[in-house]
Formats: sequence, structure tokens, C-alpha cells
Amino acid sequence: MMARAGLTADRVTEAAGELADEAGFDNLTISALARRFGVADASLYSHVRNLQDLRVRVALRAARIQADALTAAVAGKAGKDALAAFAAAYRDFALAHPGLYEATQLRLDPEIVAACADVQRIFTTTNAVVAAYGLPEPAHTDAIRLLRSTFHGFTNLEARGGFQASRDVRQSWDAIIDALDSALRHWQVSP
Amino acid sequence: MMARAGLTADRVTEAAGELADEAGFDNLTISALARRFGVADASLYSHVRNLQDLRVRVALRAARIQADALTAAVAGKAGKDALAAFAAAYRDFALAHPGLYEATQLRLDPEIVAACADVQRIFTTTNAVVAAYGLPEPAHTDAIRLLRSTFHGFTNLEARGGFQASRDVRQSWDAIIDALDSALRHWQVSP
DNA sequence: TGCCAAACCTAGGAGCCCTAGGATAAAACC
DNA sequence: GGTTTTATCCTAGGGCTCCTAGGTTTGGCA
Repeated sequence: MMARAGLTADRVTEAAGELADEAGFDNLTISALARRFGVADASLYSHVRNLQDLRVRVALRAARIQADALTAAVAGKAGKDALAAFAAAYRDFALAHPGLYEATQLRLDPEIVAACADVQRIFTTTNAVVAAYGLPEPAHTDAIRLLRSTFHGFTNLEARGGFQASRDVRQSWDAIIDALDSALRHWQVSP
Repeated sequence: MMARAGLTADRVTEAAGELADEAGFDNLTISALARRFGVADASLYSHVRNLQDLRVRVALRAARIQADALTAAVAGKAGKDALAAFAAAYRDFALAHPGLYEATQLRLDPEIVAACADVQRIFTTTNAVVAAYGLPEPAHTDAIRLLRSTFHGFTNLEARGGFQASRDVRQSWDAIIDALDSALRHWQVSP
């Protein structure tokens, strides 16, 4: 009588990502997702253990998409070129997929993080961008943290309308890349 | 028979802030707050319109505390001294009051933001710190956005355990302040 | 002391998460 | 093609949350 929706863990996760992008990761809910499929809430539990599991799946999917975008952006580049390309890909991903970007901020089990190749790819790509500046440890690690903090903080503020001054946000972003590049080149290595 | 809890909007908001600090802003719930007072859920609705209203009240309270800390920290300082003091106060607040800090990230109605003196104090204080570096517009605004982004991103990452390398987080923070100071001093003002 | 405005209550509806166990469509096998 | 098996999807229901409506008690004040 009623045709089946043809659900599977992947399709559910994919739709969950779309829902998160449209309604926000916080509003990613089992009920809303079931409604989207025209299915009872309970039906989703055949494919997903519970809401937390669904959120983790979306986060891992987001990591894969983000890792793809970042690694593709910096391929064959170095120095400021790589930094600018990395930054552009980072911001573009956050703007194009606000829900997935929120998902990347989910606190994941350290074991999952260590085992997830996509998360590791993000690490190594970030590492490669900074490595071109030739900083010794611990400055290298500090520089990575600076970049992660600034990119994350900026996109976060932008996403929730934190910049209300008239200055164009994109131009601020470009100026900040310049400033970060300058900071990396002139990093003061303490003894 | 049963002694009254002596609730009032302020006491409710204060307790809500404590609960948010202990359990996280996301877990600030009407039920949990009522339990904390030993009172029925419905009783709180005499003092607070609804959950969203409670969250806004906590956010405004957080803005006041944060504004107090920031303005007190930079009083009488300028240049890098002011920057370092601002940064220390910012991070200390985020670490001491994780729930209130999360509350400051709540998306508020622009009218409320404009009308809230404490939020404006945070703006003017940040503005003053950057003003000492004498940057012309639009570099001044870009520099403010850099600082806000980096501080916000760093504390956010730290709060959810985003820095897992062995490098001490506090030392990274200090190095990043140095780097930001350098970036502000050497800001490249485009024509 | 008696009245009034709060403070606080019980009762109950709606939405969400999740479990248990049953029905049914699609695939696998004979 | 018919039968068995499997996985998909269902209904029923419990617990937690937010919130409303309307009643009861308390503490202060005339």
C-alpha cells in the first residue's frame, strides 16, 4: 500500500545535514527529520541509535566535506597563497553549510577523533599551511592555534550577525588574512 | 506550612546563571531551575515569561559582569598593556563562568543590544584598546574584528577541549597576544 | 483584624526522545 | 511462482520538557 521511504543510515545522515543547514544544528531533531521523510519517529531508530548518534554522524560527515574543501584549496600552494586559499575555503564552507559547520563544533569522543581520517586530514592540512612559515616549536603550535582561533571565531561571529558595523565583512576577512600572514612572518620566537 | 522560596526575577536570573555555569547554558532548563529552588515548574512563570526570556536575562546579566571585568582590567592602561589586560580579563571570565560566557553568544534582538548599556560598554572598551594603536578606518574596524574573533575563537576552542596538543594553553595564549600586538603595530594600511 | 496582591500550587495539553513489540514490504531462496 | 526470511516501518506508550489556566495560600498593609 504505502511505498517505503527507502531509508538507510547514509540517507538519514545526509538529510539530517540538510535539515541542520536549513534550521540550525540545534533544531536537528528526530521528529523533524521523520516528518521530512514522511515517516514515524520510531522508524528512524532502525538506522540511527539515538539523537546523539545522529549528531555524531552529521559531525563526521561535516568533517569529511570540510576536509575535502580545505585540502583541495591548498593543494600545490604554499606561504601566503596557501593561507589565503585555506581561509577562503574555511569561510566558504561555514557560510554555505552553517548547520554542518555547527556540527564540526560538536564535542567528540577523543577516540573517535583519533580514529577519524577526515579529522586528521584537517589537522595535517592546517599543519602544512603553517609549516611553510618555518617556525620552530612551540611557536609552530601556537601559530596553528592562532589561525584556528581566528578563523573559528570570525565565522562564528559572522554567522550569528556579530558584526554589525557598516564595514564589509569580506573586506575585513581579507585584511585579517594579511594581518595573520604578517604575524606569522614576524613571529617573535622567545628563547 | 511550607516556607516560601522568596523568588524574584533577579534571584531567578542569578540562580539560572549559576546553573548554566555548572551544567552548561544548553542545559539551563525551567525544570532544573525549579528543582533547584524546590518549587514547581509553573511557579517560575510568575517571574520569567518563558525559557527564552530567561536565557535573555542571563545573557544580559553576563554582559554586565563581562563589561565590568573588561573595563576594570584596561582602566589606566594603553597599548600592549591594555591589550594584555583585556585579553586576560576576557579569558578569565570565560573560564570562571563558562555558562555565562556561552550566554554572551546568544543571538539577541538588535534593539535589545542597542539599548543595553553593558553591551555598549564592551564595545567602547574594545574600541579604546584598539584606538591606542592609531589605525585609520577601515583598518581600525578590521583590527577590532580580528581581536574579537581570536579571543572568542580561542576561548571557545579551549572550553570544549579543542586544544589537545601537549603545549600549555596559557603559554599559547600569551604568545598569541604578542602576535596580535605585532599585527596591530605593523598593520598594512592599503591605499 | 481583615483585605489584597503577590507567590505558589495542581491539572493538563503539546512536543520531543526513546523502547517494545507487531505488521508488512522487499528480497532471497527453492 | 510461491515461500521464507529479513529489514523496514508501524502503533502504543512512558518519561521529560515547556507552558497555560485557574485555584489556593501567604505576607504585608490599611
